[in-house]
Amino acid sequence: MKPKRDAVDRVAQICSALRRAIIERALSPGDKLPEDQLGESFGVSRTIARQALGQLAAEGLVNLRRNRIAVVATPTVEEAHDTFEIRIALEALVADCLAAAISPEQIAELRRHIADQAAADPVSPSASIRLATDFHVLLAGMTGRPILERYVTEVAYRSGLALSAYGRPHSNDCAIEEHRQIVDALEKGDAAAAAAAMTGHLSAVADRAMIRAPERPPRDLAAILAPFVAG
Amino acid sequence: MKPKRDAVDRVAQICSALRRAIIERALSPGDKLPEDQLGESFGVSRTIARQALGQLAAEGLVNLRRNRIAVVATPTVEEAHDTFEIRIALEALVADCLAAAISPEQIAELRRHIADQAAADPVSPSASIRLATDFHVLLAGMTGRPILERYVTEVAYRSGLALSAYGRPHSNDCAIEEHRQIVDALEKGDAAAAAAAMTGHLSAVADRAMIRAPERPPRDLAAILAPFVAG
DNA sequence: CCCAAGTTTTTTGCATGCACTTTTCACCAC
DNA sequence: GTGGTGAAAAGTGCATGCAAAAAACTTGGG
Repeated sequence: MKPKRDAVDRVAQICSALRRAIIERALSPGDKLPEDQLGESFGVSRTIARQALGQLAAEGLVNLRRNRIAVVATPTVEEAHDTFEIRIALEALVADCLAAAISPEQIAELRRHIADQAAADPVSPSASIRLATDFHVLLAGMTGRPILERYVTEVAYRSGLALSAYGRPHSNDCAIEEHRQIVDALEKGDAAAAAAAMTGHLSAVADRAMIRAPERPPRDLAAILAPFVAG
Repeated sequence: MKPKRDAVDRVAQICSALRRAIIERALSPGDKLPEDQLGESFGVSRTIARQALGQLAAEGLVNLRRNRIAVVATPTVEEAHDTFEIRIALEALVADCLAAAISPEQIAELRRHIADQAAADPVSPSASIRLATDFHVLLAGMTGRPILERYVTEVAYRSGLALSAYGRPHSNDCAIEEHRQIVDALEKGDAAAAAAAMTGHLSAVADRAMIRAPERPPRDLAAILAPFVAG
């Protein structure tokens, strides 16, 4: 049985893996991403790795400079604030859209997701960070509006990177309670309350985070990427 | 002096050229974009053309299917509406941001741009379409917020493609008057009026365009061909 | 020990070649 | 003519090779 190699586009696979690695903070801003190491990790040639880097650069997750090794992007503080403001505008749209049309099944799915998040191991925060981001992506997907979902997803990953650069270690429980409030408002069909809960939540995340400056120990790229290759 | 060969990334150059061609309607939804023809046109290899197509696909301007020739994207009606709603939210942000901080020089630049647009040849609409889009990009750039500028630009090009798919031939003069109103409100520093003018303008553009049914009415081949038979 | 200049190694930028898939077309039976 | 079939053409998917730039390392002088 072939490992259905090219079932999905390999470039897209590498992009997803790297995005996950970035928001889970396995990769930090400034980490180098040499094309051949990337290719080796994922079992592809540099050509493919290079295309993936190009996509991620367009999404703002990677910095490319001519003849230089690609690095995980280091957003400026201004960019971080900008990202959050755009994110608030877009996710307010999501909340507004969903309050009118969300189904009980979707509410149940959201609550299940929040339960998963609450059950995540608080010691190794990577899972809970990912789940927190996925909650927003899940909401965006429920709108059934693919473009909106796309932009919300992109800006959510960008936010994750900004938090990785400027945030404190990630505090989970408060976010969970705020997620619950959003779902509650959606369940009542109260668009204004849902949008308010959403903007309040995102503002709080931004405020809680944007304080500290980071430090970085050196690390081994192949070892970092190993868990993500399978995806 | 060399024609500054690799001054800017060649992939980015090809992307810009194709984006312009698309919003100027030199390329229409469904038009084929074979890699080697593209490469020949721009004097690069397929490798580079391919990367450019990947970028444009990520921006929603091109459709890529495995082993198939790339084509200019054909947005669905839902996508078109979605695009405009997102655009309205983002450009309202722009208006709000600029009303507080715009300089007299910037106002002058905007008025100059509107004058250029008014002077554009109404017979060949490509220039006026491009200038109308550029007005919004120019506004976004004046915020000094690169991420916001990036998303507004992207969504503006997407809108252009949607209009190319569903819009009527492009009516210019009304847009110019609406652009003037936006600048007037910005000059007064009236954020609410500016945002209202902007959302009104974009809604009007969408409404003016999206009236026509996306599906083509069934046509009588003989009737269509009749004028050509005599030839 | 520290630093500068030269040299080797690493890494990117890009074109090209080969395998494979899709499309087109010629051909033939009906 | 019509429809089907197999070969040729066109096109994509991807790895690889080579040139050039950047980074790392060596060496010699102070």
